[in-house]
Amino acid sequence: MPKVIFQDNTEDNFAEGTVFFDVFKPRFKDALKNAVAVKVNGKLVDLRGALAGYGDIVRAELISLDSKEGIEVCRHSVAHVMAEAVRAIYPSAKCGIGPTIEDGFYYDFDVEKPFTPEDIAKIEAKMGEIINGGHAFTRTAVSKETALETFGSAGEKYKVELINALGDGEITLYTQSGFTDLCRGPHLPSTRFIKAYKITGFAGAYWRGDEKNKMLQRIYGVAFANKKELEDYLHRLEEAKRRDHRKLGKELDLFSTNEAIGSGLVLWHPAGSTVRRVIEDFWKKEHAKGGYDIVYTPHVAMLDLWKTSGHWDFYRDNLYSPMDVEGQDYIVKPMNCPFHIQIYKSHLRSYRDLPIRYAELGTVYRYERSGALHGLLRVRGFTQDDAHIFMRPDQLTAEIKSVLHFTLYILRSFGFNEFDVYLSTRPEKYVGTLANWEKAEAALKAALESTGLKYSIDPGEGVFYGPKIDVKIKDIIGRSWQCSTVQVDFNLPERFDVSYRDEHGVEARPIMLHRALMGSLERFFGCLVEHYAGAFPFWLAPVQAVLLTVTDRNNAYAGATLKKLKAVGIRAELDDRNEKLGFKIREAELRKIPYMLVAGDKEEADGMVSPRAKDREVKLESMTIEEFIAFVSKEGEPEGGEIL
RNA sequence: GCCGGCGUAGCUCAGUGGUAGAGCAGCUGAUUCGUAAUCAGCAGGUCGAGGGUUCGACUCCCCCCGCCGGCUCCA
Repeated sequence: MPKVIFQDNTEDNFAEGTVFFDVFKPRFKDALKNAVAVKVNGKLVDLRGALAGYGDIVRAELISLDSKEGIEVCRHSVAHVMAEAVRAIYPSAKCGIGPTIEDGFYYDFDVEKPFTPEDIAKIEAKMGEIINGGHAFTRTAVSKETALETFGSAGEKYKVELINALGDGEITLYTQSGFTDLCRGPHLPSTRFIKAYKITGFAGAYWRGDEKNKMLQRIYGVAFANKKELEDYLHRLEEAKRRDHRKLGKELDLFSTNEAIGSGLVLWHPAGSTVRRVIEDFWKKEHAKGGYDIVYTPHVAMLDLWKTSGHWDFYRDNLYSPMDVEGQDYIVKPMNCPFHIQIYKSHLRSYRDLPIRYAELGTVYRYERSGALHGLLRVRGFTQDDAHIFMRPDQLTAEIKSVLHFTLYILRSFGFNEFDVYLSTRPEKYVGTLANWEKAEAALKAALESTGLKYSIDPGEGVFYGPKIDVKIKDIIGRSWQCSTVQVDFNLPERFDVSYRDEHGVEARPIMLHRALMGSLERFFGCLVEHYAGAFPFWLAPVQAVLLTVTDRNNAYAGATLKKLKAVGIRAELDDRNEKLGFKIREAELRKIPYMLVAGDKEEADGMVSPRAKDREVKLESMTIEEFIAFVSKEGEPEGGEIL
């Protein structure tokens, strides 16, 4: 008789055949009402599973629907219901896989015709019917042979492929209302635990994620423990839509793309350009302080340069075709590194010169497949805030550390405070020596440790030429965007035969570091727009303050005041149109201008302005323009914190 | 690139084979106004491009371009 230790540390003995539901019943009658699974010795199993097979001492914990694990069980079960619904409507559909993902699940189907929005509505309705039926999910264990036979005879070729990939031993199947699917489980006791779900989308998806395979039809859905959470989720989606940089970019007249120009090529309008200029000025100032030399390099170069660098071989699919210049092939640059290397090589370098840090806001062009393009976040022409650091091996650790701290300082200056950090280690195919890889990985790791940030390791995800750190920034609603990257490179110094003279006068090979802090200005700007929902902080705002006259009697006074603002470098405008004040305020609010300065008869008489902060986030009394300038002066610079 | 959807005025969107519509923005005029929309009038369109079907195409078909949601990719 196994002994069961419950989550509250009480314990009791039960016969082996007892199912968990009955094990919990005497002590956890109320909790059982909302329980969807059991965690047995750390593993999730069905509530209707038996106690047998878990040893003499069994730790058992009820998993409720509203727990993280509980809702995952639910999502998986909804996926099965979806598969049942699809099969009920399209009997010839073949099922692929139906896993849970963040907030929901998807299921892939091989159907004769791709789904239409009408099909999806039908499927969702059918799911409702099934769920209302209150069907139990029942588990059966069969031999691999039986499973292959069952799915094989039903023509479920994808399931057969999945079963063949499984190890030997028994295969588990789950059935609800007559529909059986291959599944590890566990599942809900019954469909009546499905309280809130919604189909959120559908699209083609390659079988097993390989574009050589057939494209199946994928349906996405979400499920939550209750209606409220589903509504919250849908509300979050709305919020994300409201912040979409493509929508805001148009509304705030920040940037555009244009059919006549081509996909993925960005036009920066004056307002967006102003923000970019502020970013660039800040970037240049900080880099000068940080020991970087800022350089400029050409947009095209001879093809041979890219053959030497290896880009032509490795990334040819993403490079634009060569152009003929007096019989020589040139290509538009996909990278800045070869140019920086040539600058380095323009002199003989001494060990005393190192590290040498070349930074450039370098515009590069890469061919991205049309389907990959996305607003400013994925484009074909973009400006990297690139830098290449040439150093001695003994400088590696300190240099990586300083780069990483610099990165965090810059990102924090723009209001990003939460990051997801990844260390990508040696992939299967790599260049350079094992010893160098280990050294570089250790150096990256040490730098990460020194920041105190949490990070995860992506084993084997490094680039072929070296390990890297990627920093993804998290925006205000928790979505993360890859921007910063710090990469060690063992490849290019070899390929270009980069060298320096060491203290013995002997030729030595420097180590090279690539790094981008914002990644691309386009992407970073897109992230900023979404992060601030278009309401840039004062130091970044395209227009920082707008003067609003009440009547045209005030025009001269407001005009003189505008001059004072401009004289101290505040980006200010004057709205002296013959419109009502409320109208002007509304317009300034929609343009998300940080400060409105009302100049009416009263202010004019007192030599003041009446400031109104956007969204009235702070209440402000009338003040002189000099007082206002002093008031905003502290907002003129970003808050960056310390560079360590 | 692949699967699906979409493309009508500067913007947001109506318009299912028979003379292209609204609101906002724009222009003109009136209004001189106090913290998120003053009123009136006017103008604005090769309905994404090209081809086809038809007496007739914004509408149906083909092809191309662009955008959106995914898949794949992202040095």
